[in-house]
Amino acid sequence: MESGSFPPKFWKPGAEAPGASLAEERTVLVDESQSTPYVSNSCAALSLEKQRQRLPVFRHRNHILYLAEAYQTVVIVGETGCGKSTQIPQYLLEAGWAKGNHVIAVSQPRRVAAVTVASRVADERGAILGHEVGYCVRFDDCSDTRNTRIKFVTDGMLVREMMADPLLQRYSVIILDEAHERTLHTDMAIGLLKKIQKRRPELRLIVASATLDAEKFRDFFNHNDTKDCSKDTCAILTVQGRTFPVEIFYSTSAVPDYVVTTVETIMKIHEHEEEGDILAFLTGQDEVEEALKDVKERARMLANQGLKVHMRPLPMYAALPHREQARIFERTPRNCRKVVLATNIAETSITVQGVIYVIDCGFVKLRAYNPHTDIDALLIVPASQASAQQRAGRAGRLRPGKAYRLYTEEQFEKLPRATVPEMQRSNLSPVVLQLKALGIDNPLRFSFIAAPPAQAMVNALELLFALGAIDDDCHLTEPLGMRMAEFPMGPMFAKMLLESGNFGCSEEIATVVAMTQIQNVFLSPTNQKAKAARAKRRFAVEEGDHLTLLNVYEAFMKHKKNSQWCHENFLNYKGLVRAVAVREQLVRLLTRLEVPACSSEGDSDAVLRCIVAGFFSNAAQFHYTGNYRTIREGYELFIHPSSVLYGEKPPKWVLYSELVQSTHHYMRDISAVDVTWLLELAPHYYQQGTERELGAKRAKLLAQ
DNA sequence: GCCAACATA
Repeated sequence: MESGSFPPKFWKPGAEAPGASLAEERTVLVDESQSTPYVSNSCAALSLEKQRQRLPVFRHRNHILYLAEAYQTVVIVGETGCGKSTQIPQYLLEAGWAKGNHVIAVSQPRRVAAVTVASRVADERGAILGHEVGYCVRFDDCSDTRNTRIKFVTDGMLVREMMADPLLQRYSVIILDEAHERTLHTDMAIGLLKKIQKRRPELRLIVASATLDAEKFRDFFNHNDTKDCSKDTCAILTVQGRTFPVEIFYSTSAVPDYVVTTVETIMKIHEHEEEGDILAFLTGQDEVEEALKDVKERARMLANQGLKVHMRPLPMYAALPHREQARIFERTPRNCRKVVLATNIAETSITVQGVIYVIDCGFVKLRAYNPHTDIDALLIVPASQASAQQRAGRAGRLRPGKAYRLYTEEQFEKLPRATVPEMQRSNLSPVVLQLKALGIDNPLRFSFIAAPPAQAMVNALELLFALGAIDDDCHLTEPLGMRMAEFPMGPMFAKMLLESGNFGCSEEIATVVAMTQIQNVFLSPTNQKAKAARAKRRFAVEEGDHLTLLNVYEAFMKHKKNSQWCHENFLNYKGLVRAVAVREQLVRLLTRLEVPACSSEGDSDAVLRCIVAGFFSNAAQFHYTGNYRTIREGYELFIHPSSVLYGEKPPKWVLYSELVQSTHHYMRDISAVDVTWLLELAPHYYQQGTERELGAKRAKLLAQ
């Protein structure tokens, strides 16, 4: 079928042909970090050296090396597929940047990317992973202090490393890959690296970013205060990608219900377009399941009518059991079209092979922190232009593709150019604690590339003060505050862990904390919801979710970490394995910080009291209206339906470790507590704080 | 009756 003839009425192609001024938007590549080492058979026949030379970035090799000599910072706009992530570190190595025991670091937002790119580079160099080329991510250090010259790390790990080596002396070059994603850790690293550059002018920084942010990064890292460009310390270089064009189709009118239209568009493509898999972006699990059900139904009808080409609709989202996630990677028979209905997980984290058609609903579900209420919300908001471009690019991997946007071109023009950086929509208490530990005494004056709301900073300082991590003068306390910063989790969890020795239950608390770090412990497959709920109830205890999680962990260990047992009990096996690793790490840390290893031997009050010691500020009281109220502000809170306390006799007082606003303010991970514990364990928080005193405290924090 | 996606010696 000819391009542009689909479907005659509903869609119109964009005004300009691909390759014109909008080429940048129309021609997008897949994320190279996700690509398999050997792209096609014809490539496999080539020597590794030839393959390397064929990459678009190769033409810029000398220029890149020149810029790295001449400028402290180089911003590389590397379109996906140009080979930047794998090649630039090697160019630098070959040019001698790793001499004298120096290391070239490449930092990625995601673990998988760090590991896969590292192994690709090791392959290219004929090296064993972990020797000359290695990686270091949480729970998995595959590097060698003496021999590793190129080290791939996650952004979080890079920030962590600064705690031990504040000037990152081991490194001669740091490459921040995918910097345009603007994760919390990337933004922290950006600000911290700017500070390091002042002390270490010889350190080189390479920021790999999308077009949109290049100038922002350049201006941020340019230490030249004069108008004389020859004194610039930062330069931009653009490297074209290698890709197939993706033709964009916009809706001709506003779409009232994008789930319905997604289904219709899938069916139209399936009936009228040539073979090729479809990837549709929706915002959440519910939408994916709803659309999936409709697509399946309509596919059955078509099959009954005798349509020869079959369809295999598949869901994809993070909470999906691993076995079902894996189905999107299975090959389909020749006359069968794969249709993947996915959340944003398919935008960066997972690449579905063989996608030719992309459907973009134009929305995304984001976490947004409200600094005025101090509450996180999960909101469905319009996606950004950058996000739309990334989604469309998912169609251009195999051959020229098509992207159907379920919004008009006018609507597209009005979308924000980029997603708001995570730093500006997060609770900052972990960030502030970590910055303090890294010697940033006044986080309000930290050189953020995008400053967060001042109120968010104030809230963070207030919480840290209430937990005893900072003192009246906003200085990190010794040893408590410093120790809290060592934990790879939020300050409330850290406080709870550090107190656990005093409550005689460090064993249990380590388990509870590890378990709360796992998402989707309990699985609930769409067709076995009731069965899954019954399985969950077998672990539930009246004390609430924290002790229920403790039960699950102990049962998992009792059954020798058996995956079949998890499957039978609707438990997330991979998550539990991760909980074991998290717990081991926490126990090591507790030992180092001399918190005694001890068990409360089944005394649940000890564990609950210890939870109060960390989470006292997250308390809520049952209200006669049938839900809960926060103590200070009186917000109306609800028990999340995933809690074991949901639908049970409501305890008078509860503590929660997470509060998320969606259709209501929902508390998740809840425990029943005794109100006297609150007064006893957090008197400074519950007995002294009149509104006036608190206001004064706030003002003092703001003045810092 | 609800569950974007990542990440931390």
